[in-house]
Amino acid sequence: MKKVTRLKDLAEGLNVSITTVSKALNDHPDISPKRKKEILDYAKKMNYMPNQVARSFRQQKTKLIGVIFSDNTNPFYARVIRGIEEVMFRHGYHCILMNSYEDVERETQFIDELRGLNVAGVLLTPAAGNGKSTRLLEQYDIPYVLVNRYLEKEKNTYVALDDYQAGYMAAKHLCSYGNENIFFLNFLPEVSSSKGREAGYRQALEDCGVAARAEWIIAGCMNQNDGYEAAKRILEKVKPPVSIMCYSDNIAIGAAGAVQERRYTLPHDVALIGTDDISLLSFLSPRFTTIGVPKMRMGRKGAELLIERIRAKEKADELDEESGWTDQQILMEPELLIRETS
Amino acid sequence: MKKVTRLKDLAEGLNVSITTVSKALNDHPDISPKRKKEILDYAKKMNYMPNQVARSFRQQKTKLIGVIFSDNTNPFYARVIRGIEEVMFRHGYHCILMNSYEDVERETQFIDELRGLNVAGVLLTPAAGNGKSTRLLEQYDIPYVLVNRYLEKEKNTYVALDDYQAGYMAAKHLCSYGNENIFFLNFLPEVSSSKGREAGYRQALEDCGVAARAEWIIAGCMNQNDGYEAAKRILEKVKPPVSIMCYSDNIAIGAAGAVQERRYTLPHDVALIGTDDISLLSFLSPRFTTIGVPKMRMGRKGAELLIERIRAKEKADELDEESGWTDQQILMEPELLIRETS
DNA sequence: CTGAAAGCGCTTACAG
DNA sequence: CTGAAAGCGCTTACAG
Repeated sequence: MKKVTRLKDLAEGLNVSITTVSKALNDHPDISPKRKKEILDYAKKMNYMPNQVARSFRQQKTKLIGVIFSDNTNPFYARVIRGIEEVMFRHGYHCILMNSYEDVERETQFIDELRGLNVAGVLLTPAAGNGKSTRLLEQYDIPYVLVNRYLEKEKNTYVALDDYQAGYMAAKHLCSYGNENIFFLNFLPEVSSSKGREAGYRQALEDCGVAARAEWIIAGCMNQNDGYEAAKRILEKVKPPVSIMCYSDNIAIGAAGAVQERRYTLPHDVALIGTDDISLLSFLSPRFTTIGVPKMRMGRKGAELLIERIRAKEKADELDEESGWTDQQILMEPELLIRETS
Repeated sequence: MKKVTRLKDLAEGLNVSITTVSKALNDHPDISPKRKKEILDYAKKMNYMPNQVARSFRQQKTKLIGVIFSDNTNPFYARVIRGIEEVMFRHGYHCILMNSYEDVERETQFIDELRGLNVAGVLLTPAAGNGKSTRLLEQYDIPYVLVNRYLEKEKNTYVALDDYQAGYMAAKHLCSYGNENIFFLNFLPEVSSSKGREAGYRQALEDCGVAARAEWIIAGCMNQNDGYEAAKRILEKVKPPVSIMCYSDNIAIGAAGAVQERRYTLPHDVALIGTDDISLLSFLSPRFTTIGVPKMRMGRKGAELLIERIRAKEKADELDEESGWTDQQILMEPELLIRETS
């Protein structure tokens, strides 16, 4: 049982009051420079490290941030999370990582726990596009920023992709191939990003004079295997050449597996485009054509917005008034990256 | 400024003491069942959530765990982290995610911060194999478990891969190709996993009657690009067929890129084997031959060991004696996964 | 410029 | 079985 240096120990060691030591350590103005230096030196010598739990308790606020995404293993979210961690670290915050696996129950439980932990704020992609989580956060008065998805276009603060553009670009690119069938392996249809991309896809087809067919859109693809299964079924029914647009690179990988299994070639038999620009796929042959998304920047921007929002709330709390925060909705620009699969 | 229900509010609402409410909520034995039910119901009704900061402060311990790896974006660590998060969540702990980027300074700073946060324990892969971090953890008396690397074979508690076996299996497999040159693109040579794999590699060559040459081992490969550069240089000097063993799949991907750039084919011109079994690579053609590593299990096991160790310490602290923890060293079995690149 | 004192929300040893 | 009281390590409003 080691014992840790406390403010009290420093105070006793220097024969000053705890108050004075605290002030010196916190850059409080009314303290003589000489005293201050003396105290700082001694603190360093004693390897003093303030007890953040005590401080958080006293100040009724922590430097902890809840970071809730569906799965840290997903290369897309991995990069977003890295961007968040980077910014939060720089500002003295710490990230509590939580995987929701798109499970609303789990997500709301996380939020309850985060409330207990008194976190300063939360970054999240609401699982399956549910509004329960934001309602809870609202109710608990916890600042939050949505990342990669929103619930309503004009509501809340979020940073997302311009999904309409992304879907439009991708579909337009596929149209240029002139294949009769242009499929879209979509994610959960209730989610904003799925909706946006589908809208873009439809508009692009229309602009190209192609009448979209209902069976072209296959919703509910969550991972590689779903992409594989969906593409497999497509290739059983439809003769190549065929075009396939995927909600994510993960899905596109699965689809590519089905294509290769049938001994079809990319892009000749199947013109394939993914989304996300997962780094692995730009190295390997065939290098995947995809929509580039600034994943780290999305994470960083989300983190920065959250910090702003936290500061606004802290200021408001001090003055005991309503936080003057005005929601900000930010869309990031996608980028068409034409490589080898279409 | 919402206000949160406290123990005091419950006590006042029910006209009992704070002590009684606290006991009811914490399953303390001496409390009448009737009272207890009454209090629990009321707490639920009031949506009471204990203030963990206050509780942590009082008990001088938190349910926070520091999780320090080089980069959450690395598919290998992403899976390890997922395994950790899973177990920790189930036991009521929360993970603070920190990326060290193999930077010792950054890592020691993290540990200082974690001490301030009073974390219950730390899981880490010591950056670049440094011993400074464990020394600090020791000094601060913070329970920790090393993951994927150790400092000394018989010291500390860790869960790692049987790297010797992994290196041996991979090299032995390559030997079966009979190519004259058998390269090994290694990671940082000061790290235990690099050493173990190199030893296995050397032994395998010896067992196969191949005299290892110094220039075959290229150390310091950290990422895809390093793998690419190293393989490129190899292919400039050496005529195929050639064999290349890689410390990671990430490095193997880079190497594969260099192979493809030269219009060589796998495994005909270059027999390639990676390590880690990154899921993407089992889907795409050529499907990578690799060494399978139980990444999630490694994370889970590390988390379980840490929890055990934390419990041992808590018990010891209560009794005010030394923790009876005996270090455990666990090695996980690698698995040779022969697919298409060798 | 310095310091005594209150108090953040809990748990727990102790008295009844 | 119930409750009054101390105290965890800090910060901060206040008095001097």
